[in-house]
Amino acid sequence: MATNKYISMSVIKRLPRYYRFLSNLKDDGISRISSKELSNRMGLTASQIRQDLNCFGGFGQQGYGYNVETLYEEIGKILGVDQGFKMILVGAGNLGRAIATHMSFQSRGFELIGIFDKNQAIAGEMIKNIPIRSINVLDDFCKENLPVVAALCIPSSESEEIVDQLVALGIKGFWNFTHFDILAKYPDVAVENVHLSDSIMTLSYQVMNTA
Amino acid sequence: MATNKYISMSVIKRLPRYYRFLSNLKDDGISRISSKELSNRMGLTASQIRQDLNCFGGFGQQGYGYNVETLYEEIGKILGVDQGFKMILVGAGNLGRAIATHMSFQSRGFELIGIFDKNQAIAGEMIKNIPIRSINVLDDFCKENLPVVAALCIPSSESEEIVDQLVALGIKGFWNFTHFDILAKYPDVAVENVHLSDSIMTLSYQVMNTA
DNA sequence: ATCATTTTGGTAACAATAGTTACAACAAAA
DNA sequence: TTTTGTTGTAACTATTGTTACCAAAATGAT
Repeated sequence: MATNKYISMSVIKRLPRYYRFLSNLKDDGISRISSKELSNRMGLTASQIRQDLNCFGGFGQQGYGYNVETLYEEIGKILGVDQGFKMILVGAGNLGRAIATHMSFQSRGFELIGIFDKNQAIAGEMIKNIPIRSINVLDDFCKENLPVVAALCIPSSESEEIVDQLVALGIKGFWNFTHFDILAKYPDVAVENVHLSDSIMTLSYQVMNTA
Repeated sequence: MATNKYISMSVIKRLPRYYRFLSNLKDDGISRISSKELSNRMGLTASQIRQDLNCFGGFGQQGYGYNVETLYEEIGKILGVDQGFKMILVGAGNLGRAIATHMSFQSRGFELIGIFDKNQAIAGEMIKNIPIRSINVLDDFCKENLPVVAALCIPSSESEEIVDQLVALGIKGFWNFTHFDILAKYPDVAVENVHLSDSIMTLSYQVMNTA
């Protein structure tokens, strides 16, 4: 049990994948699994799995392996799927709407409580039982409802201003779909980037350079 | 000039970001930049920039720096933004539609030539001047038009079957938005994963554990 | 023009991080 | 018991990133 030490981002990034595989194992009615068997299924080394899990405590048992249900729940706790962080979404264009409707926020630790767009014409439209609000009421809404996290699906040009505004309103994390890089300007704000354009360009490189 | 040596994925993943910053510099009318100045703007070390760029050749000049326009074009070539790889999109739900309408495929090295969905009811609908086709005609379409890359926006449960089918049809790369992990089953097929659920869970962890 | 000075990229040596191999300790099964 | 299976962890290796330095080019003074 070594909960206080620093955990590298490499480890954190692997946790959701473990969580996913454990969920599948559960669905398949498998109640125990060894690091070796899991490593076969996931395509990585058994040792890495053991080392990753040991960052958070000894969840396994020698000669037995890991209890699927327990491990699933433990990783869920580590990732905070039970936190229900209040989230707002800014930008209700194609991508914003898709994110709002497509994602299962609740099972990932979030609760979507508001959607905002600068386009007055679409204000009032409902997405997943949440009305699109004008960006003009963002301030008031945040002061009243205290969201913790914001998903950004707006053009890059508007990003910096909105980020400043939201940080001032107490936002502690961004799910950033814009091209804008939220830099170390705000050291105690978490940022998770989803740069789709970067991703597709990486694919292009890979296609060119794969045997 | 060392073009033949292996380039690590860490370097490749940074290239689109360089490309983005260089594009901004160009727009701002800046024609030359030193690794030091660029490192300031990007929040990384000057040395890393020089080392990264040197993987592909000596684009800079001592005492001068890098020519923005030239470097932009060179990185573009490395990433293959001029390749125009034929791409199809499978799954025209919320996410698939958003990807199709939101992304600028052309400027990233791709050309979207077909959209497919298993739902017969939406067949014929147009997205970006491309008709949604039934998944039943996927085989014929691919044999005739020879797409190279496929974007997957379908449920995980259907992924494995579709992947097998597409690989058999000659697809060399996947832009994978599903939960399904395309494993090393096909070693000469490139895969770029966009696991949105994994991403949002990572954010949850970060929000909990950021000072 | 020329020469010293400053700037800067390229590269090698070094350091830090991440991942693998190896094994002792323990639990389960026979 | 003894044997087998499996974890947790230490030692080792590989990869990635940083520091340090040299040579080339630009700049500025004479």
